[in-house]
Amino acid sequence: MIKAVRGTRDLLPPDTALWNFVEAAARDVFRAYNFQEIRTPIFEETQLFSRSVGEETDIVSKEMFTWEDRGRAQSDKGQSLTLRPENTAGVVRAYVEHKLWERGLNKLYYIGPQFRRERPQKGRYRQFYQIGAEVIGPPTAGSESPARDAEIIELLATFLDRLGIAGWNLELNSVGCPNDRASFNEALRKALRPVVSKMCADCQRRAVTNPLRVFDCKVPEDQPIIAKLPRISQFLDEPCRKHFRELQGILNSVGVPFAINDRLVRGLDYYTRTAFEFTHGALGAQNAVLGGGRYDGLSESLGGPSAPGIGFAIGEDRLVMSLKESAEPVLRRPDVYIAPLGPGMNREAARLARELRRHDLVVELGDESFRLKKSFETATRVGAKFTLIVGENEVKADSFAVKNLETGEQVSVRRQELVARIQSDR
RNA sequence: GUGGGAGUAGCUCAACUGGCAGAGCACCGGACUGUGGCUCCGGACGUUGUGGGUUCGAUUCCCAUCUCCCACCCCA
Repeated sequence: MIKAVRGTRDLLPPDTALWNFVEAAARDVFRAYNFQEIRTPIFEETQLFSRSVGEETDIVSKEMFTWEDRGRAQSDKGQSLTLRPENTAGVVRAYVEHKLWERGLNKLYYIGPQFRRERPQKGRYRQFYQIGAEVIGPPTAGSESPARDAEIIELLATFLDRLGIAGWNLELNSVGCPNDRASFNEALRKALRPVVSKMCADCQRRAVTNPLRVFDCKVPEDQPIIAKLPRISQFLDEPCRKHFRELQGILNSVGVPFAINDRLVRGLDYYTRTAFEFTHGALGAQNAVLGGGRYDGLSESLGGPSAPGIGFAIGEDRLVMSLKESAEPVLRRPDVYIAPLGPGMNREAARLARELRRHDLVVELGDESFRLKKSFETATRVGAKFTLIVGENEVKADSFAVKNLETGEQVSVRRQELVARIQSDR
């Protein structure tokens, strides 16, 4: 048997109703904040990701689905293509390519699948779905302002509250400018040198490859050492400090609760200044339901103009998972089950079904070969509110038996009154 | 990529130390030829994840492999 490949899955009813509910809520919220939708290709040139996300990151170094496309001519070397592992790079590429600043498009959102070749786990799939948004634009448009950061974060709080997701936590940090990060990295390496030999194997490796990640260590014995290490907050220059202070001021003003976590570091190279993460308890080890941050230099590194930006990505799979704890998906049940009874009745039933559906009623249609008992059983099973019997008697009298399956009450309704009658009792 | 657990009917799960693969729910039919839910009776249900091996005989033991779950790594 052919099965869905490792790390991918089918989303089936009734779950798809929940997914649609989440996406509809997201679109509603985006509209209120005047974001517009963008859809970028599902694969891009590999270079886009290695240059923006970062050559040394786990995503680029070992988690991308990459292949070489065939060249046009036999002799051509094909180009290297990659299924997108995240969507910010694609959006910024489109921003630069189409000069979107000239059209005043600076608030964009997307909903769609992303791909990473990781070991699957609960809440982690190789094809996963993200809902994300980006605010990006020339500095003169205010895109650098902490007001944009605050607006994005407040939007997210609104969205989660609206979905009825209780118990989320917001963690906030600033990772500074590239300069700050460089001097911090230097200081961190220096501080680690004398103590690193006493730390766990993972940390020894991190100290070499990516010192920032030492802060993620969960080994208890290492914690006293980590506590004494320098913090990024000590290395922020004055503009970055001010930016971070102002962001906190606005969040306090609008009443979005947060906690400063000066160990929060984002994995991707392009992040600057604001970094944040919303977590939810019910998700096990993969507790981050969404993350985001600022990327002031990304446009330039992709050959575009200066265009500071901030964005986020919601892990839709994880969001739906935590939503499932509280809400069961609700499918719309059929209003009417039409039971054609006897030879030739399919024709009449089809006409009636068409008529009812035109009036926005949900109709399930049986078959003239079914015995009436079977029709009623089916009507009950699919959850129809009414059964409409279409038999020879009804057609002759032009008046149809309509039975309310919840009350058991049955009446005879003339053809002209069917729609009105069913709509009013629905 | 590393370590651990699990795969048996559509679903949830049984099957002693290696001895005829089962139950509940769901599904189909009948009791009831134009009336559902409740009840009763009957039916179909299977490559025991896959491929090898040991054995008279393997769901059970061994090897390989695939998938899921848990943790690590990392992230949404």
